[in-house]
Amino acid sequence: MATKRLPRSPSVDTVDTSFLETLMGYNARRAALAIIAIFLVRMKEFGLRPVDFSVASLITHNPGITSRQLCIALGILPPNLVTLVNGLEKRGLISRLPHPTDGRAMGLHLTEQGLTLMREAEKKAMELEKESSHRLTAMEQKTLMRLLKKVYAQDAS
Amino acid sequence: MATKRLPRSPSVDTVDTSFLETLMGYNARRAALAIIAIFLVRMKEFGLRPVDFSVASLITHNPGITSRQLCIALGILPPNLVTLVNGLEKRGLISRLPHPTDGRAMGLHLTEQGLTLMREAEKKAMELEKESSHRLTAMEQKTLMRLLKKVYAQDAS
DNA sequence: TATTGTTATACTCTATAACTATA
DNA sequence: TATAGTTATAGAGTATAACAATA
Repeated sequence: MATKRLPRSPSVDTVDTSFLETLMGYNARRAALAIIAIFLVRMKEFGLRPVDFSVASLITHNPGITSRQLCIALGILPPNLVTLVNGLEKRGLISRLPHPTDGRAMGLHLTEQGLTLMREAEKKAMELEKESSHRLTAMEQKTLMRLLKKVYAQDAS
Repeated sequence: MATKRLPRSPSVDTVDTSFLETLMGYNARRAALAIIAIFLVRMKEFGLRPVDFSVASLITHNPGITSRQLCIALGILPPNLVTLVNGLEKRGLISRLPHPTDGRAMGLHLTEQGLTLMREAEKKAMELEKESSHRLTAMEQKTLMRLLKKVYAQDAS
Protein backbone atom coordinates (compact mmCIF):
# COMPACT_ATOMS: atom_id res chain seq x y z
CA MET A 1 0.00 0.00 0.00
CA ALA A 2 1.51 3.30 -1.09
CA THR A 3 1.52 6.21 1.30
CA LYS A 4 -0.91 8.76 -0.01
CA ARG A 5 -0.39 12.18 1.43
CA LEU A 6 -3.40 14.41 1.38
CA PRO A 7 -2.99 18.17 1.19
CA ARG A 8 -4.06 19.95 4.31
CA SER A 9 -6.80 22.51 4.01
CA PRO A 10 -6.41 26.02 5.39
CA SER A 11 -8.70 26.83 8.28
CA VAL A 12 -11.45 29.44 8.21
CA ASP A 13 -11.47 31.87 11.12
CA THR A 14 -14.66 33.83 10.48
CA VAL A 15 -17.28 32.60 8.03
CA ASP A 16 -17.98 34.97 5.15
CA THR A 17 -21.72 35.01 4.45
CA SER A 18 -21.68 38.21 2.42
CA PHE A 19 -22.74 36.62 -0.87
CA LEU A 20 -25.75 34.81 0.59
CA GLU A 21 -26.74 38.04 2.29
CA THR A 22 -27.13 39.73 -1.08
CA LEU A 23 -29.95 37.30 -1.92
CA MET A 24 -33.50 38.27 -1.01
CA GLY A 25 -34.60 34.66 -0.59
CA TYR A 26 -31.88 33.96 1.98
CA ASN A 27 -32.71 37.05 4.02
CA ALA A 28 -36.46 36.51 3.79
CA ARG A 29 -36.14 32.91 4.92
CA ARG A 30 -33.85 33.76 7.83
CA ALA A 31 -36.17 36.55 8.97
CA ALA A 32 -39.28 34.38 8.68
CA LEU A 33 -37.62 31.54 10.64
CA ALA A 34 -36.50 33.95 13.38
CA ILE A 35 -40.06 35.23 13.83
CA ILE A 36 -41.59 31.75 13.65
CA ALA A 37 -39.16 30.53 16.31
CA ILE A 38 -40.57 33.14 18.71
CA PHE A 39 -44.12 32.24 17.67
CA LEU A 40 -43.54 28.54 18.37
CA VAL A 41 -42.41 29.23 21.93
CA ARG A 42 -44.99 31.85 22.86
CA MET A 43 -48.01 30.12 21.28
CA LYS A 44 -47.23 26.73 22.77
CA GLU A 45 -49.64 27.41 25.62
CA PHE A 46 -52.48 27.44 23.08
CA GLY A 47 -51.31 24.30 21.30
CA LEU A 48 -51.25 26.21 18.04
CA ARG A 49 -48.42 26.04 15.56
CA PRO A 50 -48.21 28.75 12.90
CA VAL A 51 -50.37 26.90 10.36
CA ASP A 52 -52.94 25.79 12.96
CA PHE A 53 -53.18 29.40 14.03
CA SER A 54 -53.60 30.65 10.47
CA VAL A 55 -56.39 28.15 9.78
CA ALA A 56 -58.19 28.91 13.05
CA SER A 57 -57.79 32.64 12.53
CA LEU A 58 -59.30 32.53 9.04
CA ILE A 59 -62.23 30.50 10.41
CA THR A 60 -62.58 33.12 13.16
CA HIS A 61 -62.88 35.97 10.71
CA ASN A 62 -64.70 34.00 8.01
CA PRO A 63 -67.42 31.89 9.68
CA GLY A 64 -68.62 29.24 7.24
CA ILE A 65 -65.41 29.20 5.19
CA THR A 66 -64.83 25.93 3.33
CA SER A 67 -61.72 23.75 3.29
CA ARG A 68 -61.16 24.63 -0.34
CA GLN A 69 -61.19 28.34 0.45
CA LEU A 70 -58.72 27.78 3.29
CA CYS A 71 -56.41 25.85 0.99
CA ILE A 72 -56.38 28.61 -1.61
CA ALA A 73 -55.97 31.42 0.93
CA LEU A 74 -53.09 29.76 2.77
CA GLY A 75 -51.42 27.77 0.01
CA ILE A 76 -52.11 24.45 1.71
CA LEU A 77 -52.82 21.30 -0.30
CA PRO A 78 -56.24 19.74 0.42
CA PRO A 79 -54.91 16.41 1.77
CA ASN A 80 -52.76 18.25 4.27
CA LEU A 81 -55.56 20.50 5.45
CA VAL A 82 -57.64 17.50 6.48
CA THR A 83 -55.26 16.66 9.30
CA LEU A 84 -55.22 20.27 10.50
CA VAL A 85 -59.01 20.63 10.50
CA ASN A 86 -59.49 17.23 12.12
CA GLY A 87 -57.11 18.25 14.88
CA LEU A 88 -58.98 21.48 15.59
CA GLU A 89 -62.32 19.64 15.53
CA LYS A 90 -61.13 16.89 17.89
CA ARG A 91 -60.02 19.57 20.34
CA GLY A 92 -63.54 20.98 20.22
CA LEU A 93 -62.38 24.30 18.78
CA ILE A 94 -64.31 24.17 15.50
CA SER A 95 -67.38 22.46 14.08
CA ARG A 96 -68.49 21.54 10.58
CA LEU A 97 -71.92 22.60 9.37
CA PRO A 98 -73.54 21.81 6.02
CA HIS A 99 -72.82 24.38 3.33
CA PRO A 100 -75.99 26.30 2.39
CA THR A 101 -75.71 25.84 -1.37
CA ASP A 102 -73.05 23.20 -2.06
CA GLY A 103 -73.82 19.71 -0.74
CA ARG A 104 -70.23 18.60 -1.26
CA ALA A 105 -68.78 21.26 0.97
CA MET A 106 -68.82 21.89 4.71
CA GLY A 107 -68.79 25.30 6.39
CA LEU A 108 -66.27 25.63 9.19
CA HIS A 109 -67.13 27.52 12.38
CA LEU A 110 -65.57 28.21 15.74
CA THR A 111 -67.24 26.65 18.77
CA GLU A 112 -67.71 28.75 21.92
CA GLN A 113 -64.56 27.12 23.26
CA GLY A 114 -62.74 27.93 20.05
CA LEU A 115 -63.87 31.53 20.18
CA THR A 116 -62.59 31.90 23.74
CA LEU A 117 -59.23 30.42 22.82
CA MET A 118 -58.82 32.40 19.60
CA ARG A 119 -59.57 35.68 21.33
CA GLU A 120 -56.63 35.02 23.65
CA ALA A 121 -54.43 33.56 20.90
CA GLU A 122 -54.90 36.49 18.55
CA LYS A 123 -54.25 38.90 21.41
CA LYS A 124 -51.00 37.06 22.16
CA ALA A 125 -50.09 37.03 18.47
CA MET A 126 -50.45 40.82 18.37
CA GLU A 127 -48.27 41.14 21.44
CA LEU A 128 -45.62 39.02 19.74
CA GLU A 129 -45.30 41.66 17.04
CA LYS A 130 -43.38 43.84 19.46
CA GLU A 131 -41.01 40.99 20.23
CA SER A 132 -40.56 39.93 16.61
CA SER A 133 -39.51 43.30 15.29
CA HIS A 134 -38.24 45.10 18.36
CA ARG A 135 -35.10 46.12 16.48
CA LEU A 136 -37.22 48.09 14.01
CA THR A 137 -38.82 51.47 14.49
CA ALA A 138 -42.57 51.81 14.06
CA MET A 139 -42.01 53.33 10.65
CA GLU A 140 -39.64 50.53 9.63
CA GLN A 141 -42.16 47.91 10.71
CA LYS A 142 -44.81 49.52 8.57
CA THR A 143 -42.45 49.72 5.62
CA LEU A 144 -41.30 46.11 6.00
CA MET A 145 -44.90 44.89 6.16
CA ARG A 146 -45.77 46.79 2.98
CA LEU A 147 -42.76 45.53 1.04
CA LEU A 148 -43.27 41.90 2.10
CA LYS A 149 -46.86 42.02 0.87
CA LYS A 150 -45.64 43.45 -2.41
CA VAL A 151 -43.26 40.50 -2.83
CA TYR A 152 -45.88 37.76 -2.44
CA ALA A 153 -48.81 39.64 -3.96
CA GLN A 154 -50.74 37.79 -6.67
CA ASP A 155 -49.16 34.57 -5.45
CA ALA A 156 -51.37 31.63 -4.51
CA SER A 157 -48.52 29.44 -3.34
CA MET B 1 -86.65 36.51 -6.27
CA ALA B 2 -87.98 34.15 -3.59
CA THR B 3 -87.75 34.76 0.14
CA LYS B 4 -84.27 34.01 1.44
CA ARG B 5 -84.14 31.16 3.93
CA LEU B 6 -81.74 31.50 6.83
CA PRO B 7 -78.90 29.03 6.14
CA ARG B 8 -77.35 26.94 8.89
CA SER B 9 -73.91 27.78 7.56
CA PRO B 10 -73.59 31.03 5.68
CA SER B 11 -71.22 30.94 2.73
CA VAL B 12 -68.14 33.10 2.42
CA ASP B 13 -67.81 34.98 -0.86
CA THR B 14 -64.38 36.53 -0.48
CA VAL B 15 -61.98 35.39 2.23
CA ASP B 16 -60.95 38.09 4.68
CA THR B 17 -57.23 37.71 5.44
CA SER B 18 -56.82 41.18 6.90
CA PHE B 19 -55.98 40.05 10.43
CA LEU B 20 -53.27 37.61 9.37
CA GLU B 21 -51.83 40.31 7.15
CA THR B 22 -51.18 42.48 10.20
CA LEU B 23 -48.74 39.85 11.49
CA MET B 24 -45.09 40.15 10.48
CA GLY B 25 -44.53 36.39 10.69
CA TYR B 26 -47.33 35.66 8.26
CA ASN B 27 -46.09 38.19 5.71
CA ALA B 28 -42.46 37.16 6.09
CA ARG B 29 -43.27 33.50 5.62
CA ARG B 30 -45.46 34.14 2.56
CA ALA B 31 -42.80 36.33 0.98
CA ALA B 32 -40.04 33.81 1.68
CA LEU B 33 -42.10 30.95 0.24
CA ALA B 34 -42.90 32.96 -2.89
CA ILE B 35 -39.21 33.62 -3.53
CA ILE B 36 -38.19 30.05 -2.71
CA ALA B 37 -40.80 28.74 -5.15
CA ILE B 38 -39.09 30.68 -7.94
CA PHE B 39 -35.68 29.47 -6.74
CA LEU B 40 -36.79 25.82 -6.78
CA VAL B 41 -37.87 26.04 -10.42
CA ARG B 42 -34.96 28.07 -11.76
CA MET B 43 -32.20 26.24 -9.90
CA LYS B 44 -33.48 22.78 -10.79
CA GLU B 45 -31.05 22.62 -13.69
CA PHE B 46 -28.20 22.67 -11.17
CA GLY B 47 -29.77 20.07 -8.90
CA LEU B 48 -29.50 22.50 -6.01
CA ARG B 49 -32.29 23.17 -3.54
CA PRO B 50 -32.04 26.27 -1.38
CA VAL B 51 -30.12 24.59 1.44
CA ASP B 52 -27.78 22.72 -0.92
CA PHE B 53 -27.06 26.02 -2.60
CA SER B 54 -26.41 27.78 0.70
CA VAL B 55 -23.99 25.06 1.81
CA ALA B 56 -22.16 24.99 -1.53
CA SER B 57 -22.03 28.78 -1.67
CA LEU B 58 -20.47 29.04 1.79
CA ILE B 59 -17.86 26.42 0.81
CA THR B 60 -17.21 28.46 -2.34
CA HIS B 61 -16.48 31.62 -0.42
CA ASN B 62 -14.88 29.90 2.57
CA PRO B 63 -12.54 27.16 1.31
CA GLY B 64 -11.68 24.81 4.14
CA ILE B 65 -14.79 25.58 6.16
CA THR B 66 -15.78 22.80 8.56
CA SER B 67 -19.14 21.10 8.99
CA ARG B 68 -19.49 22.66 12.39
CA GLN B 69 -18.98 26.15 10.99
CA LEU B 70 -21.55 25.48 8.28
CA CYS B 71 -24.06 24.31 10.87
CA ILE B 72 -23.66 27.45 12.96
CA ALA B 73 -23.74 29.83 9.98
CA LEU B 74 -26.86 28.28 8.44
CA GLY B 75 -28.73 27.05 11.50
CA ILE B 76 -28.53 23.42 10.40
CA LEU B 77 -28.19 20.59 12.91
CA PRO B 78 -25.03 18.45 12.49
CA PRO B 79 -26.85 15.16 11.74
CA ASN B 80 -28.80 16.86 8.96
CA LEU B 81 -25.75 18.45 7.40
CA VAL B 82 -24.12 15.05 6.92
CA THR B 83 -26.68 14.11 4.29
CA LEU B 84 -26.24 17.42 2.48
CA VAL B 85 -22.44 17.24 2.41
CA ASN B 86 -22.48 13.55 1.39
CA GLY B 87 -24.76 14.44 -1.51
CA LEU B 88 -22.47 17.18 -2.76
CA GLU B 89 -19.42 14.95 -2.37
CA LYS B 90 -21.03 12.02 -4.23
CA ARG B 91 -21.80 14.39 -7.10
CA GLY B 92 -18.12 15.29 -7.22
CA LEU B 93 -18.78 18.93 -6.38
CA ILE B 94 -16.83 19.08 -3.11
CA SER B 95 -13.99 17.22 -1.41
CA ARG B 96 -12.96 16.77 2.19
CA LEU B 97 -9.39 17.48 3.21
CA PRO B 98 -7.83 17.08 6.65
CA HIS B 99 -8.07 20.15 8.84
CA PRO B 100 -4.65 21.74 9.43
CA THR B 101 -4.91 21.99 13.20
CA ASP B 102 -7.92 19.90 14.32
CA GLY B 103 -7.65 16.20 13.64
CA ARG B 104 -11.32 15.67 14.34
CA ALA B 105 -12.48 18.10 11.66
CA MET B 106 -12.42 18.04 7.88
CA GLY B 107 -12.02 21.10 5.66
CA LEU B 108 -14.55 21.30 2.84
CA HIS B 109 -13.51 22.48 -0.62
CA LEU B 110 -15.04 22.80 -4.05
CA THR B 111 -13.63 20.53 -6.76
CA GLU B 112 -12.95 21.96 -10.22
CA GLN B 113 -16.33 20.61 -11.27
CA GLY B 114 -17.95 22.19 -8.26
CA LEU B 115 -16.31 25.52 -8.99
CA THR B 116 -17.60 25.47 -12.56
CA LEU B 117 -21.12 24.66 -11.41
CA MET B 118 -21.17 27.19 -8.59
CA ARG B 119 -20.00 29.99 -10.85
CA GLU B 120 -23.05 29.37 -13.03
CA ALA B 121 -25.37 28.72 -10.09
CA GLU B 122 -24.44 31.93 -8.28
CA LYS B 123 -24.80 33.88 -11.51
CA LYS B 124 -28.28 32.42 -11.94
CA ALA B 125 -29.13 33.16 -8.31
CA MET B 126 -28.24 36.80 -8.85
CA GLU B 127 -30.41 36.92 -11.97
CA LEU B 128 -33.28 35.52 -9.93
CA GLU B 129 -33.18 38.60 -7.75
CA LYS B 130 -34.81 40.58 -10.53
CA GLU B 131 -37.57 37.99 -10.82
CA SER B 132 -38.11 37.65 -7.08
CA SER B 133 -38.66 41.31 -6.40
CA HIS B 134 -39.70 42.72 -9.73
CA ARG B 135 -42.63 44.48 -8.10
CA LEU B 136 -40.22 46.54 -5.98
CA THR B 137 -38.17 49.52 -7.05
CA ALA B 138 -34.40 49.39 -6.64
CA MET B 139 -34.70 51.54 -3.56
CA GLU B 140 -37.43 49.34 -2.09
CA GLN B 141 -35.32 46.23 -2.66
CA LYS B 142 -32.43 47.80 -0.80
CA THR B 143 -34.72 48.85 2.05
CA LEU B 144 -36.35 45.41 2.29
CA MET B 145 -32.97 43.70 2.40
CA ARG B 146 -31.80 45.99 5.18
CA LEU B 147 -34.93 45.52 7.29
CA LEU B 148 -34.94 41.73 6.88
CA LYS B 149 -31.36 41.56 8.12
CA LYS B 150 -32.32 43.69 11.08
CA VAL B 151 -35.09 41.23 11.99
CA TYR B 152 -32.89 38.12 12.13
CA ALA B 153 -29.71 39.82 13.32
CA GLN B 154 -27.97 38.16 16.29
CA ASP B 155 -30.03 35.04 15.65
CA ALA B 156 -28.25 31.75 15.14
CA SER B 157 -31.37 29.77 14.37
C1' DT C 1 -14.25 16.16 30.10
C1' DA C 2 -15.66 18.55 25.77
C1' DT C 3 -16.05 18.75 20.76
C1' DT C 4 -16.33 17.07 15.59
C1' DG C 5 -18.45 14.20 12.83
C1' DT C 6 -21.43 10.44 12.34
C1' DT C 7 -25.38 6.78 12.64
C1' DA C 8 -29.89 5.66 13.75
C1' DT C 9 -34.29 7.15 14.32
C1' DA C 10 -38.58 9.65 14.91
C1' DC C 11 -41.53 13.26 14.01
C1' DT C 12 -43.29 16.98 11.16
C1' DC C 13 -44.15 19.04 6.74
C1' DT C 14 -45.20 18.72 1.96
C1' DA C 15 -46.51 16.37 -2.36
C1' DT C 16 -49.09 12.95 -5.58
C1' DA C 17 -52.53 9.52 -6.86
C1' DA C 18 -56.86 7.88 -6.38
C1' DC C 19 -61.37 7.35 -4.33
C1' DT C 20 -66.58 9.21 -2.88
C1' DA C 21 -70.28 12.14 -3.28
C1' DT C 22 -72.08 15.78 -5.09
C1' DA C 23 -72.39 19.62 -8.91
C1' DT D 1 -67.21 16.05 -16.78
C1' DA D 2 -65.59 18.77 -12.93
C1' DT D 3 -65.17 19.90 -8.02
C1' DA D 4 -65.00 19.34 -2.50
C1' DG D 5 -63.40 16.50 0.64
C1' DT D 6 -60.96 12.52 1.90
C1' DT D 7 -57.55 8.39 2.27
C1' DA D 8 -53.19 6.42 1.66
C1' DT D 9 -48.62 7.05 0.99
C1' DA D 10 -44.13 8.78 -0.25
C1' DG D 11 -40.71 12.13 0.07
C1' DA D 12 -38.43 16.36 2.41
C1' DG D 13 -37.27 18.73 6.31
C1' DT D 14 -36.12 18.83 11.19
C1' DA D 15 -35.38 16.92 15.88
C1' DT D 16 -32.90 14.03 19.77
C1' DA D 17 -29.85 10.34 21.58
C1' DA D 18 -25.75 8.03 21.35
C1' DC D 19 -21.27 6.61 19.63
C1' DA D 20 -16.02 6.89 17.88
C1' DA D 21 -12.13 9.70 17.29
C1' DT D 22 -9.74 13.56 18.78
C1' DA D 23 -9.01 17.87 21.63
